[in-house]
Amino acid sequence: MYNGLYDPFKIDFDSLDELADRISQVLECPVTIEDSNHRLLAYSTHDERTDPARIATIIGRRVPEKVINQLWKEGTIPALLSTKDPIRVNNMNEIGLGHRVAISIWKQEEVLGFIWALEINKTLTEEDYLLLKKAADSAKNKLLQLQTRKNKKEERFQEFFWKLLTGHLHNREEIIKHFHSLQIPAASSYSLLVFQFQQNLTSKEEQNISYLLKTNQRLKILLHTIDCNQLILLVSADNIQNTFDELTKFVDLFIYKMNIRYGVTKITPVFSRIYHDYSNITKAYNETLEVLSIKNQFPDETKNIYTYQKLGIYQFFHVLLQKRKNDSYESYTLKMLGEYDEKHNSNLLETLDVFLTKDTNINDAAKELNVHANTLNYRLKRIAEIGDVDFKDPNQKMTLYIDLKLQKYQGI
Amino acid sequence: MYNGLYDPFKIDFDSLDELADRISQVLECPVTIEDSNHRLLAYSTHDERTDPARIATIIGRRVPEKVINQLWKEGTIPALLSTKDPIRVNNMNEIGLGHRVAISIWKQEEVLGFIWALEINKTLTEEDYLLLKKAADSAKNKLLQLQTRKNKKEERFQEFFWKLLTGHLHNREEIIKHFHSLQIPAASSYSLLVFQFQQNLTSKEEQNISYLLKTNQRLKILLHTIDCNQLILLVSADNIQNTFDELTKFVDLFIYKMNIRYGVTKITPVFSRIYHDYSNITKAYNETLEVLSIKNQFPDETKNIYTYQKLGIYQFFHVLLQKRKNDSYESYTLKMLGEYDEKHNSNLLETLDVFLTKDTNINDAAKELNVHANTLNYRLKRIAEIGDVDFKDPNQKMTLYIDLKLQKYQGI
DNA sequence: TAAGTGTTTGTGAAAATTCCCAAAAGTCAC
DNA sequence: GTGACTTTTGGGAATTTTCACAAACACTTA
Repeated sequence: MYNGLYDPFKIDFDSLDELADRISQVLECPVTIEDSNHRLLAYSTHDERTDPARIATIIGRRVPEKVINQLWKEGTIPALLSTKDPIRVNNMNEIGLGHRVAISIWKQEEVLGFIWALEINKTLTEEDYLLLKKAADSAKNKLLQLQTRKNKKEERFQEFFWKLLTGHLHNREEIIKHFHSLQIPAASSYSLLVFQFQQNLTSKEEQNISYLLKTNQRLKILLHTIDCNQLILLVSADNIQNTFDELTKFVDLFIYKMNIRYGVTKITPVFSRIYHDYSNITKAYNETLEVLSIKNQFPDETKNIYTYQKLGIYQFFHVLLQKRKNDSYESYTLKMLGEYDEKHNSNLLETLDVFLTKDTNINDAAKELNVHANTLNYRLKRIAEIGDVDFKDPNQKMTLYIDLKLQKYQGI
Repeated sequence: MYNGLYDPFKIDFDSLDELADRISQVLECPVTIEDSNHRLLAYSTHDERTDPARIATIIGRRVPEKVINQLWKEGTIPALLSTKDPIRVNNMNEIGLGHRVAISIWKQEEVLGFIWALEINKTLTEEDYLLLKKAADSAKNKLLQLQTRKNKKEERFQEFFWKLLTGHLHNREEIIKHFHSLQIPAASSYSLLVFQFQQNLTSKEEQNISYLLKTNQRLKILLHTIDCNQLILLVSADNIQNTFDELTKFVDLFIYKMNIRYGVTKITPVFSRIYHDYSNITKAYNETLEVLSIKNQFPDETKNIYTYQKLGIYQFFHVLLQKRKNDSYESYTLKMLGEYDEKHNSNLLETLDVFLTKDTNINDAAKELNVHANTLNYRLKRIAEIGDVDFKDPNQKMTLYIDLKLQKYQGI
């Protein structure tokens, strides 16, 4: 039998597949090796016994997203990321996962990948655990080689993406050629996504993000890069029926996972409309940046808005402010209400704002303001008197709404 | 006794007052002479008997407006303007008018003024009527002299006003000096009014307008002029509490009278805000022209709006259209609804327009559309489905409203 | 301190709106 | 024409909104 000193993996393997077979042979069970993003790197073939999760992984060349999600929720992956010891996972029939043991492959403080051993006929012993640790150590070098190769490719991706974003590549065919040479399937329609974070992203966060993006199977992410506190994605929109909904779901999920898994909050997402021509990518980028800029100015009002189309009235914010300043216009109503508030320590302006924002629904607005509906009614009557407002006139209401929002962010 | 051949007024009078006294002497009753705008020109003094209307006329140096209005309604003035014969007016106690006889003074086909003879103790005979006609003839020359003097003054007014409007006079003190030299009381605050007519104004219409303005006693009109189909007024805003309301009443009344008295309809009125500095008069003029321009583009929507302040959202029309074109933006909702309308011969777009214009009031909108309220409800449900609209979201509603109006006048 | 004004909240009745259902009419493809 | 579908209309119940009134409280001014 093997002991702590003897290492059956201390040979030079030509490929990871060879190592996988060797581990499988030693431990007498099927083995798969994944990279840190749960992409399949190698799997043993000596043994035909397996389970549905493993089949799906091999077929798709990656671990299915629902399996990853489950392993996160249930604590396996967090455990693998925090210890160098093997972790046991029990049956999870709902996702087709049989008993297995996993171990992470480390390079200093970084996880490079995972080895999975399925316990089909046999339950691994403490001794097997030791062997697994040695196997992981042995896999390390092969993974490092892969990673440096990947990093070089990554650099070329980055350069290409930034050339696209900044409009340094005009010619359509040239762009397509670039896609091909980087072996990215050039989608015929795409959207640009930007996530704005609170602070500039650390390399640790970059890794986490990269992990989330790689393990995502909802959308095809063609390119991604990071710029200070912004994560920028180029996403394929091909073969998606309801692109808007899909993108919305994706960003919501991304934000949710960043929070749940890594505790990162306050991420502002935006995405462009669907473009078909890659020479428009700068336009798409500017579109997302404009939406971000407006969302930064009206965070509350545009909380649930991710696209330019949905900004509605806030699309006009800049030109409206410009016009108002040119005209040196002052809303009579807001002036009068402001003076009244000042004088009587009241808050008619806020009342009006909430009332209009709540679509002139008295109950909703009263709830928001924490007052009785009759109180709100009374205030509205006063507002109508003091500010000479007719709440039956949509033009007046719209103008007030706009002027209120303008005033709010005019720095007055 | 006098006969048809003898003319007691065939003497040279130094002044109209002398003529008035002479008529009074011959007819044995108090006499007043007015110009065509009912401004007092002369009155007899030999006789002290009189009635309240005459006293008021003499004190105010013009016939009170309510008397003029009554004489129009009751037919006296229209009669005087259509015949050269004397007209009898019976007692009208409610306006303090006793029995009297009036005759108009003619120069060819134009009325220059009126002579009024009060029947205090005596009723005028047919013979007296003949004498009155001779008196009117005699007054003609004196009135003509006055008129040419007035015309010259009028020309100086016109020139001054146009210099002001076009910004040829910058210096404030210089402007005030001009006002003084033309003997116009320079008000410390003013508004500029413009009435736009359907067609270019004929000289007959100009006369009518001039008459209406001169007989108006509601507002002090400092200057007025006509430019093609526009009547432009400079109005004093001094000593008026509620200027906006007063100006509104004035324009409504003016339009009403132009219709009732002269059958002129389709007059579009606008007026500027209150300015205090006469060097801003060009600004005021441009303001009115901009309002006119927008009113011409949105006649229905701005039917009851006369000022820039009240234009509300329509103030932004131009910049919004510009922005939409720059963005080459297309509203998803309007596009979908338009396609549906096209395909199914329906009118969801119109439905939506009316619904939003009627402040999302189902009953009002249904009435306007001549459909049952439930029909409208059904259509709104369809609109929400087809166009992906949430009628609880004020931002969406405002954006739709704006895009609808923009589309309407974009020539699409 | 008292009177007066402005504000908030509760109550309940009147008015309106929303909503559901069913019938009828119109439209379209086959 | 037939059948499936959409659209319009009406009735009436359920629900919500509106409105008037009263009591209580805060704040100001004489």
